[in-house]
Amino acid sequence: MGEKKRITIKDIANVLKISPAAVSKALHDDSRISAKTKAAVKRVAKELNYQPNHLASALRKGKSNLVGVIVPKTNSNFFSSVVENMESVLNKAGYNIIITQSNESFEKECRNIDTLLYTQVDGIIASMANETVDLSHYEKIKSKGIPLILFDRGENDLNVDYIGIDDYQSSHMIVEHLISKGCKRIAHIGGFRRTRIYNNRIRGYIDAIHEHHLPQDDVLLIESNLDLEDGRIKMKELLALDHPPDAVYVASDYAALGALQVLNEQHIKVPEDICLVGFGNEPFTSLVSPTITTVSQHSKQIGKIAAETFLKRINTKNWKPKLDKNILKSELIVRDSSNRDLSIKSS
Amino acid sequence: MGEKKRITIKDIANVLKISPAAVSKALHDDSRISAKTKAAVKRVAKELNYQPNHLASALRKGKSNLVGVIVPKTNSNFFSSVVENMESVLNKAGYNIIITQSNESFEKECRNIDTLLYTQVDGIIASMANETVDLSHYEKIKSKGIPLILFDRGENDLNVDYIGIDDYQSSHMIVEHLISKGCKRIAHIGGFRRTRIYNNRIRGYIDAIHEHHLPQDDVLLIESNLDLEDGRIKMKELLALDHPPDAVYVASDYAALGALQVLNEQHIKVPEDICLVGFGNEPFTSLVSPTITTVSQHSKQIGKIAAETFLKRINTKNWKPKLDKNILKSELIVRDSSNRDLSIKSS
DNA sequence: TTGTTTTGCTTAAACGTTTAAGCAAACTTT
DNA sequence: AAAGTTTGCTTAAACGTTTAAGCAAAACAA
Repeated sequence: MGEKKRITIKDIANVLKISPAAVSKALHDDSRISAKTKAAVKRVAKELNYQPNHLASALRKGKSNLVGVIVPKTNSNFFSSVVENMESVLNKAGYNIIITQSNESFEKECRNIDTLLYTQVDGIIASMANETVDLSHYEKIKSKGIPLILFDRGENDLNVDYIGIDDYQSSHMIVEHLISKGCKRIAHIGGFRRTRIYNNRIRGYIDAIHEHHLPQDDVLLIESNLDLEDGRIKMKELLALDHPPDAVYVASDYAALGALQVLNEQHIKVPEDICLVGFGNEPFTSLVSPTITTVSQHSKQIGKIAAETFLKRINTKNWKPKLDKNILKSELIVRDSSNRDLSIKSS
Repeated sequence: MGEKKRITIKDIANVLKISPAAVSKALHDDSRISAKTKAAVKRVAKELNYQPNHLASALRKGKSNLVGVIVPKTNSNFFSSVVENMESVLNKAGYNIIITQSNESFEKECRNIDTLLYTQVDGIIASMANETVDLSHYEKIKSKGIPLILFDRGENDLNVDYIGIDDYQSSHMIVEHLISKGCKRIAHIGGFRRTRIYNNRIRGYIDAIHEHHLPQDDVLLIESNLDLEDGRIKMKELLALDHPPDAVYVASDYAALGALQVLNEQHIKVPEDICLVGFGNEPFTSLVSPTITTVSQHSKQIGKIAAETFLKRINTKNWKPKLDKNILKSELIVRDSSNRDLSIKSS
């Protein structure tokens, strides 16, 4: 039971009375090895239950075939779906992934990057924590010369490949949807402006309001950390206004759910009295009552494209400075919370 | 911009005109290196921005300081919380984790194990896919001589450390809770008996029913795959009975939510007409209306203990065959769906 | 003084692969 | 038959680290 001896290519070589180099080449189907020897090597390898030592080959070849992934939270449908699709593309190309989570903490994100670099990953695919403003640790990755690809939460200052949805356009689309449903006073519970994606959503909201000649009222535009509890708080603020809105567009499904709870508790009819739209297409949006209109971020696409971009970078030796900025179109998923029948509009 | 030369201990050695071995020892605070040399080495290491090559040291030392983790789905609150706590314990001990997901597929689980072994992980912490019945690939881990720790979804046949909650006792507790609320005809939408944890929940249900001298009616015990849709289907079956139940205990929150949707749609009052209890304490159970009574599985504890068990195994050279079977007590979280006021019981 | 211990380093081998270079034998061409 | 090419392997070095063993010099003991 004690020491299980590792089987190495040397052991295979000894059995067949050939050199370890020949074994290595046979296992890699080198053209300079005879078919007979290849067959013999593979047979013995199987017999001895040989498992290649990844560390040794990675060390020798100077690449680990590992890709580091950093997400704010695995526990979100969006990110877990992104990762799943990333993984399937990368696995097919012979890469494995190491997933780390930053928990939206800048500190943790820095440590994750150090960990990944230390583990000698061949590249990093990341979505930035909300807290992150200092980009020096990301520069560290670039200075190492390994590919860095950002998705969803990116930064334009950092000159790297990026995959995400068009937040500006999504926001614009949501506002137009609400206008089409007869809403005239549309509020936005948004994220903090310093985060690029939330800033874009705010801009999309404002521009759409202007384009359709609706009055822009500053009290209708609120910044929030977008968690469920804050959604509740901000919704209550909106309801306490002298002139409350007839539609609320919330930049995250979680906060939208909080808002919906408040509306339900106060017996305000959704969508008849107030229309509600969330963002992200979290599964629960189709489970609550009424179901919440939201925006799908194409997590599968994002994961797939991020992985493919990494592979492209790795496989093109001449590091072209031209960057991939992949902006996907999002999809509006209309559900009950905004699906107002125009003929029986109340008040 | 082209080739960034890697800094190695040799470079540091050259600068200081000492041997690489001395540098290595200095960096590890070996007692046989003078304080002066140590300081100089560390200074130069910082100046050159030296990053140790993990692959090389792992190869030489025969350990990678990586722990493989296999979960059915990262996208569940339970598993992501387990992993988060596991990670924090392991990071402190100098280990990093590689997360893989089986998506409940036996196939994928096998490939995950191969991947992890190939990556030379020092141990594997896993929760088995529902599909898994053949355990030979887990035996492969054991035969490699590296620690294997199972959590939540384990198997008694496999002689390994295990951390989970006491499903039997949890089930028992739920039934007693429902009885205390005046329920007399308690149904159970359970998982498949071949999965150990679901079998235990079924046993706990049956035994509690018997102990309290309630009639055990076979039509009230249903096996299900426990997803939301099947929860709906099974709930409808129960409602179609000649003599429907006055309480339903569902072995998963997702299926419980499906059941709740059906009850709401059919305007059956919960908890007044039927009490409902789920399992797992998924976040949405506190978000829907009415909120769902459920059981918390102590994901934090499980993650922490699993990690600590791994460290114990790694650090005790003399592989003691005595196994850790850590069975935690679960916690009943009583919410509206079962919180019936006994004085105004209907019918 | 001489012998012993401690200190502070060096040398060299090892971890398991990969791969450039080399070389004999077999085959092909002229 | 001589020269060249191809085939099929071997040798040896390398990847960057760790570590056992060795050895001078310094410090200490008698």
